[in-house]
Amino acid sequence: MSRNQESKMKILSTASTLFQKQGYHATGLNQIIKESGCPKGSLYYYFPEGKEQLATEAINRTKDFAAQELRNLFSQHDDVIKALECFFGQCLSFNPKIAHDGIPLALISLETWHMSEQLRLACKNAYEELIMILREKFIQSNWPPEEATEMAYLVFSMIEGGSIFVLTYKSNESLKRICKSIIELIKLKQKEIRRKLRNEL
Amino acid sequence: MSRNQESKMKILSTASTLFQKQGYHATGLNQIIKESGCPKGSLYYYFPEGKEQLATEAINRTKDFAAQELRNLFSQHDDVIKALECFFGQCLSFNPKIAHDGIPLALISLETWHMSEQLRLACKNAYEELIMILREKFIQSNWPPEEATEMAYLVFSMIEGGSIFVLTYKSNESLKRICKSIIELIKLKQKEIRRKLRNEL
DNA sequence: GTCTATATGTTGATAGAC
DNA sequence: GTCTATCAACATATAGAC
Repeated sequence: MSRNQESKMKILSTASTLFQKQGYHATGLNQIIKESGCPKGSLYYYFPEGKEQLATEAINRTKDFAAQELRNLFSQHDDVIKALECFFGQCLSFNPKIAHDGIPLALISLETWHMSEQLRLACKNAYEELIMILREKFIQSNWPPEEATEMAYLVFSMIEGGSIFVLTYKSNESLKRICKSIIELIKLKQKEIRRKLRNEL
Repeated sequence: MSRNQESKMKILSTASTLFQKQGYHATGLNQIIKESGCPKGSLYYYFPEGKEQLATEAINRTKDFAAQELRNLFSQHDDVIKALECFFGQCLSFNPKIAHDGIPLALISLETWHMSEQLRLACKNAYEELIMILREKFIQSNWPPEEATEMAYLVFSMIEGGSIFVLTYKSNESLKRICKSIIELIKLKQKEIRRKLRNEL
């Protein structure tokens, strides 16, 4: 790989981190190039459409990274409940002071949905992919497609909402409670589903 | 009420709306005074500490407004499930294009938690008050305090997360699904709680 | 491809006349 | 209390030498 592509990757990874933590508007291009150590000229060379293009590619990068991690994590457990417990453990192991990987997209999505169709669609696309991964896991555990879809959306909305509390409270406590409740509720729901399945047989 | 206080209120209400929709960094003081119709001199007369003070008071205003509405809504139903169904109906009746009252705080909280302790605490305080209102409603419906706390956090995190989807997707569909699932899960949990209570008697 | 210098606009904030 | 003029600092973006 040429030296140029290395510069592009450096800019992109720095931008991803900063956009996730500080948001779109609070992150200046000057800060990005300064922290990446790359020359400013390179930024507009690799991202000629400027900030919006850079943010779009940063979102896609974040999505790819998260999707890969999620798939990898889920491949280690057959049962969806075990997989989610593992996933939640991962979420909770992050220190709120340094990591905010729980909400890689919430902030930039809330900031930009009304002003940039390009960024909104990038976020939407990212959410859809991540949710589908979880949905597939429910289906693998014999959940009916309809219930799998519903629960996947539910779990993701709780993670997003719970992550907001983590940062606002600067504490993991509420997310811990939330994850515990989710697992409990999923188990309740799974019992109901299996009972229904037995009755249908 | 003097004319001055009227100017202050006008600035504050305009600021609240803009901060909620566009966020903290995307909303300039110039835009606020322009849309409020008030003179710029008034802004620094009433909010001498500038943007941060204005945002803090805007958050508190939003919190008071939301808390009052929630209390009013909940007072109309004795049962917490009926109350929540009514609340969700209210949430879903908002058009995503014009209203974003579902997430009055998520955006500004995610934007500012790491850079302003004053704003973070204002958001935290707001969340706590709203969650306690819901918790009280669960307790009124004979939920044990521990379970009431857990479920209140859970419901709010789902609403926050679900609202992110509403805006990102520009559609109510996912929030509808989420609300439906929440109600269903609460009913399941309530059955379990009542069974436990009967066993203890 | 890299880097500097700069153009152009907007931000939050202030000073001072009225 | 109101309003104007203005500040310095920041933003995104560009032009052109090397």
